[in-house]
Parts: sequence; structure tokens; C-alpha cells
Amino acid sequence: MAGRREEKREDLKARLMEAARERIARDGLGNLRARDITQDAGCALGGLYTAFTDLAELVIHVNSSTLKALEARLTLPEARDKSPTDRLRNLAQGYLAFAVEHRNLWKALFDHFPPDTSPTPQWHLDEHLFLMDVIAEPLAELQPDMPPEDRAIRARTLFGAVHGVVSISLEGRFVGLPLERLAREVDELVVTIAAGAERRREADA
Amino acid sequence: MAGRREEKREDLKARLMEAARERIARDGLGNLRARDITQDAGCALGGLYTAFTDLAELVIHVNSSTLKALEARLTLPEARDKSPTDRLRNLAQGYLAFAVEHRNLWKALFDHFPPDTSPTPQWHLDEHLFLMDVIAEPLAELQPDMPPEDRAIRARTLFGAVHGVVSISLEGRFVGLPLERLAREVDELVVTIAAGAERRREADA
DNA sequence: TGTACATCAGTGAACGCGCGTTCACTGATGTAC
DNA sequence: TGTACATCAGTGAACGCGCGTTCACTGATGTAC
Repeated sequence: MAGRREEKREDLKARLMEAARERIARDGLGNLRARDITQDAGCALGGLYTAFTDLAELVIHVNSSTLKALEARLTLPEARDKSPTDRLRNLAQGYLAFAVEHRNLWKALFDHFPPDTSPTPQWHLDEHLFLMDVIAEPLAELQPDMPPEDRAIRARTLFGAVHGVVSISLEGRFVGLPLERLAREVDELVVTIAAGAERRREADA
Repeated sequence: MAGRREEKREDLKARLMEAARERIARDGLGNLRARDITQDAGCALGGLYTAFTDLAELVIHVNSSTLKALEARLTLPEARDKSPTDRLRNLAQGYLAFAVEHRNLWKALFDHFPPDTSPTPQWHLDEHLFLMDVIAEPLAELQPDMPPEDRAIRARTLFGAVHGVVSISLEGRFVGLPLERLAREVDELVVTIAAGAERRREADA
């Protein structure tokens, strides 16, 4: 049977990714060790380097799958026909929920800086862009006359604002807030920004 | 002459801190090495451990001085008698300017996580609080009826939002924005939030 | 289908090195008289 | 003020170890006939 090799290879890759994912989720990216991963995956230490060029590449693949999971979480059809403001609110709450539930995987998205010798590949950088698109879409409805370029920047700003509020609470430099309270802060922030956008549209008209 | 020893000791501490500060500012916290610091400071490697318990403690002292510099930048008397909204705008622009000008020192404030064996001391955690106070003060003027506890939380949210927008641009995961454009985004965000607060006050009244 | 050879994925002991921290030593500072 | 001794800040070579990566080997998979 042809492809037995490729089959095993894919299986090894999958086991390594799953092991790395679980290690990161449990102990955080900073405590990720090649030896732990390969042990969990049931292969020798060197096996990692037959499946991936190095540990950094494996982490990028884990982050890639985390981004896909986040995307799935944020594009649930539930909010399809709500108002743009409510869709933005849903996005923010979804982002918060995802960050809380997968704290370490979510942190790894922002904490992984591979060395200059093997920088993050473009295909992975591009994977972040869906976040901007998914935000830009309700924004377009709120302010249809805004040029798409400005809208893209505004989407980034909105993401940055929500991400910042969530980070500050979950990274633990400052004292933590009860989750419901944090959710309310995020919600009010988004509502305020959305209302601001709408007022700006009216002012322009 | 008494105190010659203490004098030298203080001098060594100061030289080490200055050397560490410059290294972090130039190469970033992640590239900080005990050997580089002591060489720049003109002492032996072991000298670091007579002045500080370990490298992490030295970094905390550098971060402490960075926070003091930030505080000085944010409490300039220039905006004393402006409107609360304008004072918030000034704070945000000052924060952005500081982050841009001292990017690596500013990053170090958020990137330094000492090991569990010697966690960040309380006195240093407390040093972050001035940020909240300095934001809470204009907020109090915007919404005098808001309970101080909620105000503290709201200050944190506002800080998180501005910090997030600034971070996203300066940490370079996403494509960079021209500084003026970034400044405008931050400004509009603050104006929007301040206006939202004011409208909320009017609604309550 | 079976046998002989070729390939190459996977193995795991060994490498290498970066780097924080230690510690036996010494020479400058402080103390006693 | 000067001398003898005590202290201890500062020295820097050596330690130690964590950990990513390599590489000579081997056994499973693939190919040829």
C-alpha cells in the first residue's frame, strides 16, 4: 500500500502538535520543552526534527490551530441578523470568553517571538487578518461612508482596545476582576465605541 | 571618613542600574546579559550579586525608574486647568509618546516576569497604581456620582484600551501605522470614551 | 507472492553553549590602641 | 598621626544545568525483479 510512510508522518506531526498544544494549555508557552512534547507524543526526541524544522515551527502550527479555533468561535451563526452594534458586542464577548477559557493558548499567540534566524512565515502572519475582517464588517454597516482603508485601521483600534482590556485583567500585572465585571467593562467599552461611530456618521451626514 | 563603603556601594548600584537601563533600551529586555551589564558598569561579574540579590531584582529597579520617568511625563503641569476630557487626551498622548520614545524600556515594564522563587515585591506592584490614580482624577470630574470603586475599575479599563491600541502598533505583530495616524486613533478613542462617560452622567441625572 | 536490496523516518545518546550564580581569594576600608 | 589587625566589598574563574539540536545508527517501508 503506497503512502504508508506519509500516513505515519502525518500521524507523528498530529501527535506532536496535540502534545504541544496540551503542554502549552496546561503549563504555558514559557514552560514548553521539546523533551516533554516528544515524550507525550510517544516518539524520540529527535523525531520532532523529522516532522518540524525546529521547536519554533511547531509552536507556530499550534498557534495557527488556536487562531482557527478562535475564528470558529467568533463566526458562530447565532448573531447573523442582529444589529451591527450587537454583533460587535458578541465578538468582544466571544473574544473574552475564548481568552478566559484558553488562557495559555491565547497568550501564546502574542508571546511567541521566534528568533531572527527563522522569522514568523508570512502565511501565519496573514492568519491574524481574519480578526480584522470580522470586525470591519459590522463597522462597515455602522459607518458605510468611511473609506475601507480607514475602516481597516479602525478595526485594528477596536481590536487593540478590547484586547488591551482583556489582557490587563488576564495577564495579572494588576489585580484581577471578577469575570462578570470584566465582561461588563468590555461590553460598555464596545457599546460606547459603536455609539461614537454612529454619532460620527450622523454628524457627517 | 565614615561611609566610604556605603558611598562606593551606592555608586556601584547606580552604575549597574544605568548600564542595565541602557542595555535594555538598546537591545531589549530579552537580550539583557549579566556579563554585558557588569562590563559596562566597570565591575566584575560577581559584583552584581553584592549589589543586588539577582538579575531579576536589578531589572525590577530599572522598571521602577522607568515608571518614575513615565509618571513625571504624565504629570506635567501643562494641562492643569484644561477640561477633564482634554486632560485624558493629554494623558493618552503622553503615554503614546513615552512608549514610542522608550520602546524597549516601556516593553520591559510588561515583559518581565520573575520566577516564582522570587516574585515581584509588593512595593513595585504598588508603583503601577499611580497610573490608575492619574486617570481616575479626570474621570471623577466627568462622572462625579460614580462610586470611587467603579471609577477605579473604569480607569483600568481606559488604561487597558489605550495601552492595547498602543501595544498592537508597537509590538509589531500587525503592520505598523504612521505615528500621526496612531496618535489620531488613540485620541479619537479617548474622546469617544470621554463623551460616552459624559452622556452616561447626563442620562443618570 | 516472495526475495534481495535501497531508502529514509525515527532513535536517543551525545553535543554544545549560553548564561545565571557561586565561592575561595585579595586588597581596600574601617577599627583599636 | 601612625601601626597592626579585622572586616568585607569586590574579583573572576569555575560551576552547573537546562535544553535545543545533531548525527551515527537501525529497523520499518518501499522498489525491482
